[in-house]
Amino acid sequence: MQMKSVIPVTTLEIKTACSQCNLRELCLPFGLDPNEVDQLDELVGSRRKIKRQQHLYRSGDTFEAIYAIRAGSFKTDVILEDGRDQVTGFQMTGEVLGLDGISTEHHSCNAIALEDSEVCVIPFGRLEELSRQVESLQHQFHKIMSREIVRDHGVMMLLGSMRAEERLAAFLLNMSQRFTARGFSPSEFHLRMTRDEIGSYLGLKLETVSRAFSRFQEEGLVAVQQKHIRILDTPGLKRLLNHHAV
Amino acid sequence: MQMKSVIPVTTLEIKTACSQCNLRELCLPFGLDPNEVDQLDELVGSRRKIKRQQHLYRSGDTFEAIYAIRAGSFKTDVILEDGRDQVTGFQMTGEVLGLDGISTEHHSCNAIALEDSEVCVIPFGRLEELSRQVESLQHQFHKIMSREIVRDHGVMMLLGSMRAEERLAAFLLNMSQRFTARGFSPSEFHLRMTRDEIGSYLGLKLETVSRAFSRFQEEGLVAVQQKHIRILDTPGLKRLLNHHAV
DNA sequence: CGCGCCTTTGAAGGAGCTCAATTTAGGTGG
DNA sequence: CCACCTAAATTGAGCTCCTTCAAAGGCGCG
Repeated sequence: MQMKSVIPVTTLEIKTACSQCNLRELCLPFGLDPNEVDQLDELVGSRRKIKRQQHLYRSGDTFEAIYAIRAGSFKTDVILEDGRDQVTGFQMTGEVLGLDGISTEHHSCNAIALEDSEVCVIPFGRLEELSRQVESLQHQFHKIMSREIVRDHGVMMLLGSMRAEERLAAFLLNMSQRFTARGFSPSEFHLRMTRDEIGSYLGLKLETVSRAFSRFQEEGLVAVQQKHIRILDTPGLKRLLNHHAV
Repeated sequence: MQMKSVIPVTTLEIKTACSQCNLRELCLPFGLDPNEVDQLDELVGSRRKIKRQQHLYRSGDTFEAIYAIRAGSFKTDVILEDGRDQVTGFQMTGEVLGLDGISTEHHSCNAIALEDSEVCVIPFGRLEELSRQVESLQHQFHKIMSREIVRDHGVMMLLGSMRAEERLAAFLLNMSQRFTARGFSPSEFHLRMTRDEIGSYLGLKLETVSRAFSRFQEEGLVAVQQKHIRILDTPGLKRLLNHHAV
């Protein structure tokens, strides 16, 4: 970051403040008035860059902070003693990582960058302190935790009662929606994760994921070129999900 | 409840207060000092009895309160438009229901009593208010939400990377542990849910669950008589989980 | 340009599902 | 209190979807 030396520190700090962050509608500052956002700014102690494939935290690490993704993306996974692992989620900009650590004061999963990324470090003690003073922050934080629970239920539904192609369709529609919320194209995007990681997340083997992609392509639902995805028939994908009448 | 008419009302109310509740170590009051528990008591507006098979809340209901289970047990499930449903959890005494509703102000799943049950109604607005004043309550509430997230990750692991018998073994060990925490026998208990509900939770068909139970019985791991379970070989069940070397 | 990693595709096998019949338990009313 | 009735559980047989094993092709990076 050579810029750092030529740009005045103040400018740089304003650029990275919550109040100036274009992710604030997706992140912790949502619903706060400008004055409150300034308070939150002070709380966000530091930022941390994580290179691709590196851990933001590991299962077992003592929990000290939660993290808001400023740039890049992550996966979280749980690893069993026998080596099996399960990807529990993919996180994009504006989303919050580390909530799993609150319950035991230790993280219970690994968070790994899928690309070079940057997070805002939010010391948890201070977040609790500030949410005792700022009602809207407290409420937004609770909403974020609750959203995580609802999301997890969706994944359980997916893993527990959908077939392979339905799972992948749901995954693609979910990615599309999240890219859209970030101002990107709903129909064309670049997946940061491998087929193996998608498979782990969806409870499928990588070959099954690959075959499902090929099938979607044959049927004209999507155009797939490795990690580059173009959705050609969104209604078609949605139909795949609900058409499984009992 | 014939006692109700002969015991003075005051006594009865003390009996149902958080401070007198033998579930407080498992529930929201955990970690609070006596004075703080009294404040929580005032917050717990009312109690509600739910008969077997009845809904505590439904998906879509506006969210107003969370619920602590005083007696009985529940399941939560998500239902897709095409009729498929997924049980997302079973809840026992001292556990909290309704956290899914915070994110959108509407519940996103159904909570159904598995037996005649009773819950403490905790109006959420007032809980947020009180947790702004009582640090330990705030922290305990955050831990409870986080625990739910961690639990869900465990279920995702189960659904995504375990085979049928491993899932059932994990389920039985989990039930055993939760019964133990409530002062019941670790090895002998009565399941409140049907094979179909267990199957939905574990991402299996009821026949598969039944067959796995029979298999465990043949192998001397458990004694099964319908819903009554006696665990004969806990280490054996645990071995089933981790012995799946890659 | 070559090497490693990721992806694709094929063929065979198996775990769990579907369909179906039987048994058992629990609740209800005579 | 017993007979009936319905819901839940068990068990069997065949089938399906996904996995496993294997090989080849493609992309990106040093």
